[in-house]
Amino acid sequence: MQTFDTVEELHEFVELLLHRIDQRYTAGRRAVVELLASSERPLSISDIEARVPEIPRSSAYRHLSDLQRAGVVGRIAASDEFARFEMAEDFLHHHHHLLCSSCGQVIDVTPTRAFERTVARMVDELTAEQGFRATSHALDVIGHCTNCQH
Amino acid sequence: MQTFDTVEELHEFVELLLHRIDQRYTAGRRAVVELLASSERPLSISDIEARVPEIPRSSAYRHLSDLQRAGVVGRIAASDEFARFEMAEDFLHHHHHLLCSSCGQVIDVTPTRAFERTVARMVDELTAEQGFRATSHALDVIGHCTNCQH
DNA sequence: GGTTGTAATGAGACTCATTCTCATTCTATC
DNA sequence: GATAGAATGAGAATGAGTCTCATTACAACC
Repeated sequence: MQTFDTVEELHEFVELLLHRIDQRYTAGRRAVVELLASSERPLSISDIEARVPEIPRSSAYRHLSDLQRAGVVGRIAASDEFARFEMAEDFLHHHHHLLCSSCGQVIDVTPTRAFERTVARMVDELTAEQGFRATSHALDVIGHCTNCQH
Repeated sequence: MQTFDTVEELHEFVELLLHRIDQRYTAGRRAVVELLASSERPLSISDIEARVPEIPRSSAYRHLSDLQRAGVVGRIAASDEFARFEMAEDFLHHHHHLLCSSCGQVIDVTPTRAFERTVARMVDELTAEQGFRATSHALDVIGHCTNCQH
């Protein structure tokens, strides 16, 4: 995992990752990265549009998919119909998601070290006999967030 | 979890669940249930269309969503853009998914009892401090299936 | 075994998140 | 600052999934 003391260090690393796939780090992409990096939770396209209205929808989608190709951003399928975007795990603590099935909100939760050791062991156990080669895992908890427990 | 000695017992239980939400168990719905119940893995709409071509797309979607409302069928978001459908957990052993990021295939894996006890404990741990009320969880392992490890 | 009210179905139109196109604008490099 | 290639914006196109509505099946009653 990467940690950054300043926003500039973050941008430098993003730029490196983009350069690796022959992409420039332009103002629009910067704006998207800055928004995602400063957000507590994964954002949908309309979240992004609301907070950075000067970026058109089609560009936002393209930026997100370029950043995803570069390994800067990750896309997650929530329980509603909208995709959410967040910084890739290299930029964040490894974490899991709580999906609210009432409002669609996605909440990040960071597991303890011990927790993750257990998950890793369990993933091995699950994949071993299938000859499946795991690259990552996602533990999603579905339920109702505080606001949605009437 | 329910277990069924005969297909008829399965159909009876499905019928009960549909009746609870004032729905009939018609031939089209039966065909969808029979297909899903006999499938090793979650199916996409095009899988379903390929195997039961006499059911039109719009009806298949409606059957699936009615069956989902009744608690007979579950919908899962795979790593590609297509939703997959499988029998709800009441009809299957509780299980998790291996998602192949090359071909999109979804493989079911059944965890051991001990495994699930651990997951349950971990889910509690994750949700406790958020005031989140968990109703279910999904542990997805992303990677490459045997066929896709060039 | 006909009638009648209601639910389910099929065909196709529609929606809307996402992707594509292409003309224009930016940017790196000389 | 000229040039070539890359990035962008606006809007068109795509396509999974949903909705509509006319038709068909079904259950309950006579």
